[in-house]
Amino acid sequence: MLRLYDTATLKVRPLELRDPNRVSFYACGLTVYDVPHIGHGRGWLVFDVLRRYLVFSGLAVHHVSNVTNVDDQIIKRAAAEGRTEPEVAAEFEAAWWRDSDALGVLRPDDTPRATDYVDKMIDLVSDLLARDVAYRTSTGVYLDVSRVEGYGLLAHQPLESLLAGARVEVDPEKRSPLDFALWKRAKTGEPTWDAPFGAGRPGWHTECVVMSLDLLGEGFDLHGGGVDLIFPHHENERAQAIAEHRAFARHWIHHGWVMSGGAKMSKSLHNFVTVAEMIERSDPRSYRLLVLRSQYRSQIEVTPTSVEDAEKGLGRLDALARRFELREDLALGRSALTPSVVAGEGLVREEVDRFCERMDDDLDTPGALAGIFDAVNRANVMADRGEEEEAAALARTVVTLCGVLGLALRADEGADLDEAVRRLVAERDAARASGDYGRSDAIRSELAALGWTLEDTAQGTRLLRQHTHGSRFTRPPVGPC
RNA sequence: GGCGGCGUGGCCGAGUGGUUUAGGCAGGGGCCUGCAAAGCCCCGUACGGCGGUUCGAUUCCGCCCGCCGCCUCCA
Repeated sequence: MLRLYDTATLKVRPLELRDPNRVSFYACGLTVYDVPHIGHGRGWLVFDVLRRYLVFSGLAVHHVSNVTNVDDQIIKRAAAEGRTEPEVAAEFEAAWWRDSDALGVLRPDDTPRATDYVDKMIDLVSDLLARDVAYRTSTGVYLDVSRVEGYGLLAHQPLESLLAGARVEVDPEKRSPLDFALWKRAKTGEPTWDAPFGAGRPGWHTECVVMSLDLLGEGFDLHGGGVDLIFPHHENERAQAIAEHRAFARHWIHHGWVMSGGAKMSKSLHNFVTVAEMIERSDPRSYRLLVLRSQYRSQIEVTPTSVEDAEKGLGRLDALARRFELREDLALGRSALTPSVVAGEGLVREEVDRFCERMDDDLDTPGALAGIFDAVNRANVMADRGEEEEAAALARTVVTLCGVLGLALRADEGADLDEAVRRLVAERDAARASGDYGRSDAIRSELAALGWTLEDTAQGTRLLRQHTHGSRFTRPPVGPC
């Protein structure tokens, strides 16, 4: 059974499910006011792998991720560009799906938009007012955090020390600087909704409580996001649920930052690389491999070198698929993640067990990958020795386990071979057969210029598309642009 | 000020109280190959500093140094 670090207890503990066969998982999504950067990408990849692994373990997963499409930043951008808020939101929501698709991330089962839940949010705010845990001021409705049992659970700080460190600007109408807006009173020119407590728009922390409980129900299993969301966002979501006496997430998962030049990647520091830039410069699978080479809770530094490193590693995996010509297995590996392999015996069984053991330990993807690379080596050794069957079984296992990690290996590029390339290969084969190596090498250079690498093997000539252009990752992801 | 985390061989990155080791990349040597590519074999002997516990610590404890994050919108 999967054991995960739980932010609420600061310990790795078994993921105890509400329903033993089904995982309900809510991951905070994006505020759609700009294009996603590779920090967002890391979050998608981490949760994508979590999800694929749960499915591989035989569990059904209900994955929800929200779209925050009403927010200060969106309003600001729309105003600056003379567009409407829905236009801005739609543009960047589309960018989200485009980029996450390109990274091979499975889409969530539900992607609720905040604006579709305003009525339910109004109900919640009304109820919190009725319970007297919220109060009105001239600027909106606030939750009185002093009325919430155990506020500070996720921050791991008592109310007093949170107050001591608070850097929030002082609002004399608020009872405490920590009280947060459930509802922001309407300002001219901003999107507003009518409500019994005054026209306005919802505060950010309210949408996620409402949507998670609505779609996943009380006491859902797992709630996650980046570490920055622990406080105040998740703390405040939880506060509202507690104030309502409704059971909230059973387990909390948070992933670490992507760093750049030793600092957290962020819009304000201008040290970010967008997902689009990343996948334009290198095989999108490289970034996935790069991310998985570190444990999800640690900070990772992304540099041109680390990207190249990952590209090389990926090349090694693809080479295995090529050597064993596992095209059909590859196709299978993408869709059928469940345990046909698990039923295997001997070597295969050991390999899968080792993989699962590591993944069960708080998603130790670096360890799981070490096992995979080790299997790559052993498969090659066996094949060199002529133990074809065992070698192939192991290689297939590698392909399947990579599939669980969302890494679709490639045996070749047969599909995009055009006629000219085919002819050059045939011509070169003929030249080699007749011992005309000068001609043969000239053709190889020609193909290289077209982006193809050749492998002469006993089974014939293999072509390999060059995906490695880490060197083109030239803009240092450091410092102001 | 409070809280959380980190410091491992050229780089990235796991792990562990003591026999033999993560793994990847890079580098050197060799095998294979017409030459390559892919693959294989061999080579580095590392755990921030100072103390302590211990027969023995990189791994446990304390202190120190350095780094990062959160406490504000943020993945």
